Amino acid sequence: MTTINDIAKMADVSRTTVSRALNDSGYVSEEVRNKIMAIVKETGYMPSLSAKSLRTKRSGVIGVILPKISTETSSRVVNGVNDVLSNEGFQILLTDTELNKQKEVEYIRLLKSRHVDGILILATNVNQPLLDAIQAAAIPVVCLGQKLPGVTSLAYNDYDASADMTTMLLNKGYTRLAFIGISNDDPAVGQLREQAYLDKLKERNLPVKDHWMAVGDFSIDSGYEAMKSILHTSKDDLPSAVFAVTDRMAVGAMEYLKEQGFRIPADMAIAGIGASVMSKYITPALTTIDYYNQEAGQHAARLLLGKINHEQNSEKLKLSYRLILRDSV
Amino acid sequence: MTTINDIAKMADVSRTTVSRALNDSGYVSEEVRNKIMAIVKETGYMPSLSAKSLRTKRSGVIGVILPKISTETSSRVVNGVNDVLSNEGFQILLTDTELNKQKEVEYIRLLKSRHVDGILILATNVNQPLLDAIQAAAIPVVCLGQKLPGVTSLAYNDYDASADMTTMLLNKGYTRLAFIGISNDDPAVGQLREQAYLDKLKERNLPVKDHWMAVGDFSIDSGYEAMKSILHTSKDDLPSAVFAVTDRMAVGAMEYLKEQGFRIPADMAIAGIGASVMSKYITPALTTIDYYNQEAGQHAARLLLGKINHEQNSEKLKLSYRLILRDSV
DNA sequence: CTGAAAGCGCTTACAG
DNA sequence: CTGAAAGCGCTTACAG
Repeated sequence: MTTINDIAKMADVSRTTVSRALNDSGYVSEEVRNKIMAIVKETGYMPSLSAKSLRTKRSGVIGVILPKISTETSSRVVNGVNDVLSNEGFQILLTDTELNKQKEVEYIRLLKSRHVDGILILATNVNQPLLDAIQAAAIPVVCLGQKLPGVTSLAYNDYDASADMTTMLLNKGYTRLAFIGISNDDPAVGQLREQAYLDKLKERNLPVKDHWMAVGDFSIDSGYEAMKSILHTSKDDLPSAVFAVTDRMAVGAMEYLKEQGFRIPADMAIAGIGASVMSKYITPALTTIDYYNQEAGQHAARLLLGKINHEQNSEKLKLSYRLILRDSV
Repeated sequence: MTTINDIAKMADVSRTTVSRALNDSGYVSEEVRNKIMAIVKETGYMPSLSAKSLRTKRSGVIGVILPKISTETSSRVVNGVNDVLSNEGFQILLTDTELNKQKEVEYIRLLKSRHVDGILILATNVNQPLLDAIQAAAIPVVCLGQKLPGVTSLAYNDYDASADMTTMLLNKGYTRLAFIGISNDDPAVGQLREQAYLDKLKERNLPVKDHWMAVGDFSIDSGYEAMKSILHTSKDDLPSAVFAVTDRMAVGAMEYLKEQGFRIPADMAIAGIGASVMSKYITPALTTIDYYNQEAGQHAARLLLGKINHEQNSEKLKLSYRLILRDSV
C-alpha cells in the first residue's frame, strides 16, 4: 500500500509537507501543492484512517446503537442520521442490541474503544448500568426516543401523541376503548403512552377495565395474541375500539379481528402509532400517528455533531408528530 | 484514557506482557496473567482499536455498501450479515449509495482507507468503474444479489424465480399477462426477471404486447403509475393479470386497480416478488416470492469471512427461493 | 514556506 | 516466562 512516505519521496518533499497539502493546514506553496496533488491522484493514495485516528483522536465515525436493525422505525432513523452524517464526512458504525440490555452497555464500551467521535443510541429502556456506561465513556452521546437522565436526549412526544389519539377516539364515540401496550421497562412507549390513555379515560370518568388491556412486544404476532386475549377475557363486555401503541401490533390485532369476522370499524375500530408503510395499504387503512422518524434521525445527528464540536446545547428537545385519520376508525 | 502502558505500570510488568495476556499469545505465567486481568477489569481498560488496526492491518470491521438503507430487503440482509459478523467479533461500517453509481466507487475507496477487513456490496448494477475500484482495493469483496465478473458473487436465482411465477400465472389461465419491470441497468432485477417472462410467453407462442409492459423504479408510486399507464395504453385490449418484479410496485399497481374499481383477482390478478411483510397483510394478500434475504445475508457474510481467512471458495453460488401463493391470483 | 523529530497505542520478532 | 526496541502511518509543535 502506498503511504504518505511514498508520496513524499515521489514528490521529493517531506511527509510533513504532504500532510499539510492533504489537510490544507499550514502553508504550502502553490507549486508544491500541485505537484503533490497530482501524485496523489495518480497513485490513488488514501491516507490510513487508523493512523490518522490514532494520532488525532478523531475517527470520523459515529457509533449507532439500534434496538433492532430490521425495523421500519430503525431504518428510517438511520436513513435520516446518514443523511446529515455522510454530508459531513462521517461514517456510521452500526450496532444491534436485539433488545438486549446488556448488549447496550457492551456496545458503548466497544464503540468507545473504536475511537468513535460520538454515539447515537435509540434506547428502549432506562437503567443504571446503561447510564453508568455512558458516563464512563466520556464521549458525546445523544439518545433518541427516550429521555435519559444526564444525557442529551431527543424524545418523541409520546404522552401528547397518545393523549390526542385517545381523545380523538373518545370524541368519535368509542368510549369502550381497549388498549394494547408494551412493557413498562420502556418509559416512552410503555409508560407514557399508557399513562396518557389512562388519564384521558379518567378525565371523562370512563371505566378502565383490566380485561380491555393487554401487553405485546412490538411484533405483529403479539398484537394478534393480545387482541385474542382481550376478546376472550372480555366475553360479552366487548370494547368498541382498540388502540395499539405500535402499528405492527395494530396490524396483528386487525388480522385477528378479521379472522373472527369483525367488520372494521363498524364492529371494532383500530388505531396504531408509527405511520408504517403498511398502515397505508392495509384494508381498511389504519389510523395512526406519524412520528417523522427520518427527520428525528437528522435532528439527532445534528445534535450529536453539535456536541462533538463543543457547541452548547444540552436541552431536552421535543419532536413533533401528526395524527393520520384513515378508514380503520 | 488508560492505555496499555498504564496497565503495564500498575501491574509492574512490561507492556509486551500485557499485550500477551490480553491476546492470549505467547507465554504468560498464571500469576502475572491474573494480576493483569484483575487490573484490566478494575480499570475498565479497552485497547485502542485504531492502534491495533494500524499495527496489525486488521480492523475487525466489515464495510457494507447498500443501494438504499431504508428498504425492507436491505434491512433483512443487514440483519443476516450482522447475525454472523457480530458473533465473530466483527463490526459493520454502513454505507448508503442512494442508488448512485458514483458513490459505490467512492465508498469502496473510502472503506479501503478505513482498513476494513472486507466489503460486502449489494450491487444494483454492473459497470466497469465499479469493477476497477474493487480490483484496485485488493481486499476481500463479496457481492450479493448480482453477478460481478471476477468478484465472489452470491446471486439470487432471478431467472428461475421469474420463470416459475410466469409459468404459474400462465397455468392458472392468465395468458394475457402484463409486466412491470425496472431498468435494464440492473442485470438481475431488470434483465433476468424480464427475460424469463419473455421466454415463457414465447415458449407458448403467446403475444408479448408493448402496451402490457411498463417500467418502474422499485417504489410503490412507480408501480401505481406503471399500472395506470398500462391500463391507458391497453384500452380495450386489457391484460388479465400483472406481474410486477417487486412487491412494492405490485402494491402500487394494486392500489391503482382498486381505485379504478377492479376486483382482484377476478378482474385482474397481481403478483410480486420479495415477500415483504406488507404483501401478507394487504387485501387481497399478495402472491409473491420469498428470497430469504436474511439467510442470504448470513450466507454472504460467511463467504466474506471465508475469503478473509483465505479459505478457497470463489465459486458463484446460487440462493434459493420459494413461491408464496395467496389471494391476489 | 519547509523539514526533522517526537509521539499516538499497540504488536512482534528477537534476545535473554 | 519476560522485556527492550522497532515500527505501523499519520500529525503537530518547533525550529529554521
